[in-house]
Parts: sequence; C-alpha cells; structure tokens
Amino acid sequence: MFLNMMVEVIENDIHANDETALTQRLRDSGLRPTRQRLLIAELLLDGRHRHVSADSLAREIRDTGAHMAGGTVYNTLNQFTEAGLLRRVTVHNEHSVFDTNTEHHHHFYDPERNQLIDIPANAVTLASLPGAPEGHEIRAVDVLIHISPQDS
Amino acid sequence: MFLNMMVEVIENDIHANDETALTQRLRDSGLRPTRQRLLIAELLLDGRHRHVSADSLAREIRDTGAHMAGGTVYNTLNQFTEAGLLRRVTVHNEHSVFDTNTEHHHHFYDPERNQLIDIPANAVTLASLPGAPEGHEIRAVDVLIHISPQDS
DNA sequence: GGTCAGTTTATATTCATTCCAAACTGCTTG
DNA sequence: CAAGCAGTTTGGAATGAATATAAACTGACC
Repeated sequence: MFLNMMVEVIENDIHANDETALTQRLRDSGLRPTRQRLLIAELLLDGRHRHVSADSLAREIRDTGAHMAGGTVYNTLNQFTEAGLLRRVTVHNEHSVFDTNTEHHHHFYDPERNQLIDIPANAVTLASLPGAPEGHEIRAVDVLIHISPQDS
Repeated sequence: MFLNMMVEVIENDIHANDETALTQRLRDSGLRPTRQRLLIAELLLDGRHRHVSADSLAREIRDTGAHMAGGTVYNTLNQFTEAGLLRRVTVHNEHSVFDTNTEHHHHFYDPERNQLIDIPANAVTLASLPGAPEGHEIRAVDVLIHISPQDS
C-alpha cells in the first residue's frame, strides 16, 4: 500500500509536466482530456514531425499495452485535425476522380460541392522546387488548392 | 427486316468515323477495342475536359441503356489511366494520413514505399496562383510531388 | 468457322471509415 | 464528496469504394 502510493507519486512526478501540458493543450482545443485522448496526444504531439494513419497509430497504441476501440482512434484523429493539432494529408490513393484532361494542370477543390475545377498549368507558376531525394526523380507535381465560400 | 437493315446501315454511318477513330486509339494504347471499352471511350474521350468517378461514370453508362459490371468500369478506368488516356486526381478524402506537422508544408510521395516525405513550405515557391472562383477564397494549397526510382 | 488469350460478368472479399446504442467517465453542482 | 449529466468510449454492425476470383464470353488470328 505504501509502496503503491510511492510508485504513484513517482509516476505522477515523471509525467507531471508532460501530462498537465498536454491536458491543457487539449482543454484549450475544447477537448476533454480523457485517458485515450491523452495517450494519443502523448504519442503524436511531442513535437516530432511524422505521418501516421489511423491504422499505424492503432498499432502503436497496442504496442503501448493499452487497448483502444478502432472508432476512438478515428474519432480522436478527426477531432485533433479539426482542432488544428494535426493536419490531414491526402495521398494518391483510393477514392479517385478521373480527369479527361491529361495535359498537365492543377485543381481547385470545393468541398462544399465536392467538385473539382481545372486550373491550367500555366496559371500556377512554381518558381522553385526541391530536388527529389537520392536515387529518385520527380514524376509529377500536383497542386490542389482548397477553396471555401468566402467569409462574409 | 428491311427497315431493320436500313437502321443498321444508318447507325453504322453515323458512328463510322467516331468508332473507327476510337477503335484505333484504343488499339494504339494496347487495349483491345471491346464493346464496353468503346462505350466508355465514347463517353469520356470526346475531347471535353471533365472529372468522373467510377460511380458517376457507371450511372452515365446506365443512362445510356447499356449494362456494365461494376468491376469493368473500375478496370477500364484503371487501364485508360495507365495508358495515359485519363489522369487520376486525388481529392482530400477517405484513406488519409495525418501529419503531426501542422505548419504549412508540402510533400514528396513515394509510391514504392507508400511513404510521404515532408518538404518545408519555403522549398516550394509558388510564383503565381489563380484567384479563387467568385465568392470563394483560397483555404490551403497542397503541393504533392510524385517521385519514383530514377531510370537507370 | 475454331481456337485461345484477353475480357467481362457476378459475386465474394477486403479494407478504411462511419454509425449506433449501450456502458462508462470527467466535470460540475449541491 | 455523492449524484447526475453531458460528453466519450466501446464493440459491433453498416457502409462504400475498390479489388479478387472463377466461370462465361468474345475479339482476333489461323
């Protein structure tokens, strides 16, 4: 009992700063700092820049020894994204739209109508691009401009 | 019977040029000009620039009165894309990756490893962008640079 | 016309994601 | 600090896009 207590104190000590900081951060974002949100925050919001999918994160959580429902992982990621704690990136992947315009060009994306609008390639000028990583070459450059109804 | 024949001849006449042109185009792309591929080609490869999803195309096909298996629509779209007759565009949608870097930045995408690599925003210079359509404003600009192993 | 590789078909399957109702838990209030 | 409630989590079912599969079909070549 005594031992137990001590352990708890120590644990509190170790995590005290991190946890209260993260707790505050969640609160500031309007999210109740629950056990599962804190765990995900600990894993993702440590300042390192990386890319996770719902699946890879779920695996990471399992590796932690914790259990979390799949839906919660999705919900949390979405909430964090909405709160600006994460950013959603889209990859050339399933759920595609096919363009009969095979010339090089770009797109506006209007999420309201789920609609794409062509932008001629020459309307976007890329003044500089980074070189591709060692041993790779650039195949294509896609610019997707997200638009939304103007704030009034 | 006679009437029937005439109708057929007329139909042949009307479509003769289009069909042989499209037939040729498919052949040139290494695709056997089957009934279903020709129908999709007729719908999509008429020079108009538009965006279709597998689903919207399937609906269009149904509206034509023709029947086509869902899988064939997917297969054909993929084959056309591979042949360069169409272009695949990805939209901010399901199947996402979450980025712990919420600063504005861009990505390399390496399809071999299905991996994203960050590009700092300042490594990409957008010299000019088109204005957003009437009543809309630009929310975000995502640049996705597709890379592949260097040709040797 | 017969043959066969290439296609199409219908169906089953996969996989990411969302939905749902019931159980649970942080927070506030008395 | 107990009670209650809104907000969360849970597990499982549902959805929906896309692919896989095996059997039937068809375009092209002899």
